[in-house]
Amino acid sequence: MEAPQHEERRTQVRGAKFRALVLDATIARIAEAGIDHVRFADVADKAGVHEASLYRRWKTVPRLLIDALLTRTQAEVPIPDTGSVRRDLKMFTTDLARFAQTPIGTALIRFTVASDNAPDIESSRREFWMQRLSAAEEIIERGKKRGEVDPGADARLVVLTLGGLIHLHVTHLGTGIPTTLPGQAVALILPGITPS
Amino acid sequence: MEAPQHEERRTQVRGAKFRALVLDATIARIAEAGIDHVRFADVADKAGVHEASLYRRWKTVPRLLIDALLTRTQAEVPIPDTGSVRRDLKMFTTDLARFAQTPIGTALIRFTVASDNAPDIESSRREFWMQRLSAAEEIIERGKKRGEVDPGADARLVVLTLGGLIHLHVTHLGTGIPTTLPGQAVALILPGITPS
DNA sequence: TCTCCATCGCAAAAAAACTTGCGATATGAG
DNA sequence: CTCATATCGCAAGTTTTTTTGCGATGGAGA
Repeated sequence: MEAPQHEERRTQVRGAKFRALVLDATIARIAEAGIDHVRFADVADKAGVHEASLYRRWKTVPRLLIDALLTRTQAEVPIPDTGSVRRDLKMFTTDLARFAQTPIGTALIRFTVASDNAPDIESSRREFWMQRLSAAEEIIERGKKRGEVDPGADARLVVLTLGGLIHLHVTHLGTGIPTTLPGQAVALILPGITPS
Repeated sequence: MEAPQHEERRTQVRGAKFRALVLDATIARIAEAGIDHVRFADVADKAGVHEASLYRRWKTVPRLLIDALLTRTQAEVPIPDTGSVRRDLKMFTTDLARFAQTPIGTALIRFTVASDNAPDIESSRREFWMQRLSAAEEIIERGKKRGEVDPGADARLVVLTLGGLIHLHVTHLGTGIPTTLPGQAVALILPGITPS
């Protein structure tokens, strides 16, 4: 029932190829078992690699997870630019919702929340999200230039509000995010940032 | 360096008293070491109780945590009723922010997000939050009756939005929540639910 | 008060997680 | 192409976590 899920390999693999192999196996393991059930032993088996090598290279499971998630999650949520703040925000929220509901997206959200004392992991997570949030703030900034948005509006607050909503839905409601939610959320917030 | 932190007890304790002792020790342990560093061994020592008893009664650490957090966290965030939706929402958000920043509040938020496959835990967590959120929706409903809020406004959406914002702040920004945030957040949302 | 029994402490043992020494081999530098 | 070296597989060992059998006891009910 737990047959090795890798093809037999005669030669030893190491370096970049080794890393890629392990990272892919990690992502696959996250997707199939959930981020809380990823163990070095499983990943090693799936990657056709030895467990001890994982201990040596990544030292701890959280380190492996953050490495895999961050390097395998580039630009999953694009920043739209349609010329309309409403459309942009709705698209952004919709894309975010879709990604948040994939196994990897859920894992990323859950993992980002899980506290961990290792400072390097903590900073990696923070940098990751700050980067994403700052990118999304661009939607608001463009709206300001077009006169669609009140210049005094807090771009970060808007992004955090929408992001937090999706976040809560995924983590607490568990059930799927209604397709109408992004539109409703944007409609709720938009009047608060339109020029008076 | 790790001296037993409990008073010596000659007699054996069990039943409700045993449970209370362990739950208190668990809360104390969460507060002092963070929810990720709570182990049966520590809690048992602090409670002056045997580790194996914890394994038998709660089986896993997450079960103990959810039990302790839920039974020791009653009505930490009151639902205000000042006659003004703006004031009510602001007070609610402020109280939520304050609680969210206590060690127990943070633990509760973080833990609620952490995935766990045990179905009973999952449902406990969901029920807990749904109960809190539903209570907060009352603020909006009262506003509708007073004509302050558009009857078509989605009370749950409002609550989820504010809650999600605080949630995100605690989990991602790590740093303290600015005292101005609750007011800003309410100001952002209010125009979206006022009668047109 | 007395008895019964579920619950607890204790200790031993099983399982899981993590570490380490050593020989082998990719891989990159010269 | 050849060599030096860091990285990997392997297996044995160590530590931490979880389980279990058994005797003891507190507490509920007769």
